[in-house]
Amino acid sequence: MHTSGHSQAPLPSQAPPASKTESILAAAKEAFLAGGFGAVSMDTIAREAGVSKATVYAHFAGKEELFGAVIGRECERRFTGLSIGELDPGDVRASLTMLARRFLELVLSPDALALHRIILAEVTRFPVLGEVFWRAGPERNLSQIETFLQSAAAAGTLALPDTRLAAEQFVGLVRGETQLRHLLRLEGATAMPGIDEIVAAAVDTFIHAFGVRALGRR
Amino acid sequence: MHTSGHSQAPLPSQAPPASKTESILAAAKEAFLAGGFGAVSMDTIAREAGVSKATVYAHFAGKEELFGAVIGRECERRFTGLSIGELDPGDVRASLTMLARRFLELVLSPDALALHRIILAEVTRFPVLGEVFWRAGPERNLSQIETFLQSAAAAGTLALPDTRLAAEQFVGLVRGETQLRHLLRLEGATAMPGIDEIVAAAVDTFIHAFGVRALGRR
DNA sequence: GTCTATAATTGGATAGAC
DNA sequence: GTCTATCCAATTATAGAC
Repeated sequence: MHTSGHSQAPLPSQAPPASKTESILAAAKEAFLAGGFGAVSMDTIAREAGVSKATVYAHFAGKEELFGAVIGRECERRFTGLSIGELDPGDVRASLTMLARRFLELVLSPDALALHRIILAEVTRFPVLGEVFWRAGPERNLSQIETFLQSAAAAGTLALPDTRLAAEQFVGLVRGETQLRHLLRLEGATAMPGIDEIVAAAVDTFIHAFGVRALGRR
Repeated sequence: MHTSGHSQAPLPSQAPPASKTESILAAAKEAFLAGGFGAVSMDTIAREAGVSKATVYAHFAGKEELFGAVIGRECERRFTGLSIGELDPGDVRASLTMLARRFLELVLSPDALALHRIILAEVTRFPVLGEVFWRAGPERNLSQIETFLQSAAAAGTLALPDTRLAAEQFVGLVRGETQLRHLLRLEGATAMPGIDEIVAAAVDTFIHAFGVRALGRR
């Protein structure tokens, strides 16, 4: 049942020769995101990572530190590589549609839903998680949307008295109760209204409210 | 330290002579809403309720049943006694303001935030909670809003192609990221923008998007 | 660093007296 | 129905060999 007894043969049979730390973090991520903090044991994590429990404690001081490392990592990994340079302030509808679609696809992804659930669940015990998540996700998203709205306002294609407020309203308009239905795992939540329809309707409403005359009609 | 040794003297010293069942449910509610399912022990609940652990098990089959009873009870207790008969389809702004204000005050209340957190946390382990919560809260709220929107559309004060969709957009518009900031317990979340400002802005945007000509300007 | 084996504590649930 | 005292399983964390 053992792989070697004479030397540390680095034979990469099939599993990637990732470091033990990476194996532990990967196993912990999957377990925590699936079951939360309390429902997961260090034994499970060690077994899934293919190491002994003592090894886990050699890399992380305890369960709480491991949990914090996993969550902080996931928060950072979420909103990376998302640039908005390709947006055209002249084509408001296309730009808003892209922003809305990207937002909705992100928050409805299984990993994001699981992360959302677990952070809300543990923010009382680990208050720092709230700040970490907010800064890594919603705050960055709002900033990007507001940046576009400012350029559109400057270009005269949108009439916005308060771009920060408008960005929040846009996010809320797109989200509606869709994210909540998915967070609650309601049956048929994935089939109810398609992402395309929700996005199109939200963009339409936003443009009706803030678009200049020429854009108000589609 | 004991109250009696010779007979069950029913002296109501100070604590209300509520039934043991009520004491247990009250203690369990406070503990579960504060710490979630995993972080609370039956010992704690029994101690806070002022009874022995065996008594808890005499009233509830186990921890999971007690948890389900507490959560189901809270879900039902939330949206009771809320009628919308006093809304005037002719005064759209006043009616929407009242609906929005009621919604926001409800979802930002400490109990509602705690309930929201714990249900999302445990919906994976107890899938029925998602359905129970949705039906008791968001679904009823959407229905009430849609009912008003239909009357307003019939009165010709709002131009709505899809009242159900419009109701969802209205809820999202009011919520924005405010509820999330409170769920994450971000410092200063309570002071950021006041409820009145958020409500007024959301109603304004909604009327700009869907109001008939005479109502479009404020 | 990594493993096996184990210590030490906690927590869900129950037995039996009253 | 209620209590005290206890059982038993699971869990976090560590000791000691290699």
